[in-house]
Amino acid sequence: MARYPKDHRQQTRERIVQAATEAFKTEGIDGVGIARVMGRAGLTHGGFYAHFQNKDDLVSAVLSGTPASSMHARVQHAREAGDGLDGVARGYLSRAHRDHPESGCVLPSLSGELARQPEAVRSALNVSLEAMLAELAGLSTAPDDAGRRADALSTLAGMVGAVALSRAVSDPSLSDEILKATRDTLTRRAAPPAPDVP
Amino acid sequence: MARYPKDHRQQTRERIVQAATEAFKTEGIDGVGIARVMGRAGLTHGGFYAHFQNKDDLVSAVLSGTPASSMHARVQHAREAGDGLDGVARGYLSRAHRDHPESGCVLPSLSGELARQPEAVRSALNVSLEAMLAELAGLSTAPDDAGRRADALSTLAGMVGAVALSRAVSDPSLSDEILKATRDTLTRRAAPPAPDVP
DNA sequence: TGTACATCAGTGAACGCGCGTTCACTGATGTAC
DNA sequence: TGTACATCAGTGAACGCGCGTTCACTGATGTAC
Repeated sequence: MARYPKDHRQQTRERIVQAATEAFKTEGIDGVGIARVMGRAGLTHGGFYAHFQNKDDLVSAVLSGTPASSMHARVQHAREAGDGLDGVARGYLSRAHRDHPESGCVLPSLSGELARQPEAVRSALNVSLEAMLAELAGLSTAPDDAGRRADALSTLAGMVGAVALSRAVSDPSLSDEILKATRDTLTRRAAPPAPDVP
Repeated sequence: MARYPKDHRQQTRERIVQAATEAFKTEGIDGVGIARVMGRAGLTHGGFYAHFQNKDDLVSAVLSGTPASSMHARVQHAREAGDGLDGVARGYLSRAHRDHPESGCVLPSLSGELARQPEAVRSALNVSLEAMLAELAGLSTAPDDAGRRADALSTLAGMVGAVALSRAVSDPSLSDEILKATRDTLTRRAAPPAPDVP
């Protein structure tokens, strides 16, 4: 019965999800058709419905997969450098991230569009977002759980807004300025006990 | 030659821009066709090209118009209440704003999509964004121009990210939490000289 | 070993639809003489 | 005053296109006997 290796089907599915994730982040969900996604995965459009119920189902799969793991990578990286939330903010608010949405976080690219998705899609986002927040909260130096969570929430909001705006604007110096101002604010906020001289 | 009052044409144009602004904010630029916009303005689709070169031209007009004036209204309101940037943040990060994108700021709804627009559209955004930043910087209590501008930039980033995320998520309590945590952080940051006891 | 059949991932033609855009037109209002 | 014509905002049929989705199919690989 196994004319293909038994994980072949799942590997194909993952290839499609991966292709969709990159395409959606660069061109938007509405901006990429099933045929384009399948083409990027080395297939033709007809086979899509053997793997997913419909396009919404694919979007849910995209949201369940990468967002949390991409944040995990950033957090890992900051931890290894001995940094806290400020380290994540520096990486997230970099030109490299701004200029490469295809390998970056889904949120700056898609949050606008996600607000208009059906409930099934948005609830996949809830779960991923909670995972991302847990990652970030683990790096916060706030004294209690509530403080760490609030720290994670407001840091994420600042990062997402800054990258989204820095990509929307066409003036490169304004774009850089948005990243820098937010980076400075977030790293000052999260940095080791501020050497404030009163 | 003036079968219509001489500002008739411009009034119609403004009616179209207004209809498009509301529709784009709720359903996205890709999500609303010319026919729908014209329908909301009480016209049929064919007349569109008497007012605009193409859809991009309409998007530019939308960006040139409302964004700055909507921020102006918030700033005005905060000023009247004797508030600073924290007052703007409270209004911007409210449930009312989250739940009514059609009458709110363009940025949380559209920044993702704007990043994929042609240069002509995005440069209209540059101008509007600078106007919004000037409004916000005027409320900052930072000691110098650079500080006020950085304040405006990072405050705007936090507000835009938080509203975008709060709309994307489907869990209402998570959504509220995002707004609250960002509101607390931004109002603490912008509040009168922090009563820090070293 | 050889033949008939089952499985199933992937193919590609076809569907109905809404999109952005074009264009010949309508019809109300003005001007020319 | 009356008729012919110009103006022009708005109409609606038509275009080619890409979309999401369906479905009869192909063809490679396995099993049954």
